[in-house]
Amino acid sequence: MREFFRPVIYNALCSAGITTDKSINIEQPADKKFGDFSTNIALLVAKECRRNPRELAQAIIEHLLFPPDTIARIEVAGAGFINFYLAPLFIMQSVEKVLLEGDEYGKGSVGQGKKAIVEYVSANPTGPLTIGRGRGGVLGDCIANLFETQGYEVTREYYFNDAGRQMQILGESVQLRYLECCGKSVEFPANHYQGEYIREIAEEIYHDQGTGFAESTELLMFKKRAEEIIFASIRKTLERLGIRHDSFFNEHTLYTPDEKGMTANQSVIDALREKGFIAEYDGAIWFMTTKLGQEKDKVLVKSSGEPSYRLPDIAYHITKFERSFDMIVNVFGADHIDEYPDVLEALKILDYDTGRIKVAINQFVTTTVDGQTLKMSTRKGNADLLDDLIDDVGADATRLFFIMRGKDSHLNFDVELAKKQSKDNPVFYLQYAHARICSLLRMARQEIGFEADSIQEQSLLQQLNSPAELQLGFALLDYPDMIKTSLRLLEPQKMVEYLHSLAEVFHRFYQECPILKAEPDIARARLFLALATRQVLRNGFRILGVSAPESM
RNA sequence: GUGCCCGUAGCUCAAUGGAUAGAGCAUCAGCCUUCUAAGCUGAGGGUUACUGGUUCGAGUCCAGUCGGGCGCACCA
Repeated sequence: MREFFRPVIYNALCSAGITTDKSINIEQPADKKFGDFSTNIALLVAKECRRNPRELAQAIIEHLLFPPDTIARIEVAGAGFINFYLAPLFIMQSVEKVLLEGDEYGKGSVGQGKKAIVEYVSANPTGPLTIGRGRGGVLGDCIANLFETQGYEVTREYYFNDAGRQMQILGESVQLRYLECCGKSVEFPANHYQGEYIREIAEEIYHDQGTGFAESTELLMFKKRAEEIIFASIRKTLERLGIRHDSFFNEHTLYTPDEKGMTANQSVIDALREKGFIAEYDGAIWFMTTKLGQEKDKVLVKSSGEPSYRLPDIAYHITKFERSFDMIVNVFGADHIDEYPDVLEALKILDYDTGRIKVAINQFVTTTVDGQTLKMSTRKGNADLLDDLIDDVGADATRLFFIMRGKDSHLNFDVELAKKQSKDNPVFYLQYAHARICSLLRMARQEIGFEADSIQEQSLLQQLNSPAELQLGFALLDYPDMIKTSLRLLEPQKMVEYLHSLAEVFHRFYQECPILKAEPDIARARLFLALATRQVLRNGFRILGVSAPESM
């Protein structure tokens, strides 16, 4: 809708002889008495034109040329705002468009022919997914969905590492528990994985193998087995939330030589060396971030000869460029906040276009049960598990709660609230609106023989003009802009808020406007309005990955 | 100590630099012989942590102060 205004205003500026490099800003006033849309362009250019803003606004208005029957009223208000009021007919014609486009309504084409990669979850297979990971998972999934709505070809990627020290400790942890199963007494170090799941894996191995490995120092079998079991459990948990990845990228491939005997990691070092950003001292290889104003250099290759995580991370991102993605999105938790600036710096030095990279960082989650807050903890056995949460509140509530706050805010997950089957629970509020419409449509078919697909009758919508009807129509027309905003900010929360307000406006319409009892043409028109509302709810739910129940 | 995030109604949170800072919950008062009351209407509730600055205009941007969270390894 905003794109509807911009060219018209731009042309008016030209006609009025105003030249500016300021971008034309279209906003929705918080208060409807200031119009459906407004622009502050007169205020912005007043200074450089040395003219009074209101007078300038008046001059612009005189040159505005909108298509007929679209704008009902234009006025200058306040300090120099130009306010636009949409024509009721235009709003209702937009509702027809919703019905016409159906599942496609709200989609855009800026991403047509472009490739995007969204990397999210990326947990190493050292344990079951925690609640904190869940937030990033849902966030990433929704962001990927948003990109798809704009025509991007999206790859959902999971980056993981099954080598490294943590996996070593995992293997040892399982081995020790296994020895316990074999009846040996062992000392279990505090820095090993304490979780109950380790014991379960050990028991499984004991069940299959008996005491066959009791005397062996062989660690690989324990590691492999643990990895398999844990990865399967992670994928199962994600599946429960409707999260699936197209691609699993194993960090290990970056250590594997190509046909010329070169590893991706080594190429990064060579390239950085050529740019003069590599130093060698203390037996290690360093990325000279001190040249970039940082306090310390960063280790790329440890004195043991193993790369630190930073090096493969850079190499990994280079593969994203080499795989020719136009848009590169990384989703991760606040605990990795210090990680990506170095990667970006390195990529910049190597002349990659880091403008394509977007990073979405989500803050942590605390869960509250009965008003008590349980803090998420890391490697201890008491980490709260995503699976338990899903068991407790269901997949829909889990998904929606994770994204109903801004990603920069700490999330307070009220488990009691998420379980409630009442209006306090935002999940039910949204889904109820959908179910209510479904029920209404069922009733309409029965009582007055309403058929949803009788397209020739949809123009009946144009006779609707009460405030509640227009408010609902306007909300529907606003949907495509909401998707764009949500995507631009990488913030699915905007969609949640929008859908909540749409549900609210619908409930008001439902309350104020009798439908089945209205005279036949009005009844049909209102049913089409309800039908369009259901369509937008569905489209929005699909982006958020929340189900749309037919009845509740 | 330092980097990043946050501080808005009693609680949980909104507000692309715009007009009188908004929702939900909770509290109080109304609306079901009528399409799902899992709903709707209304009321009360605020020095946007604090102090300065930038400008036509600041909750929003900048500087500083105070509070909370997360990082700050030759772990990932």
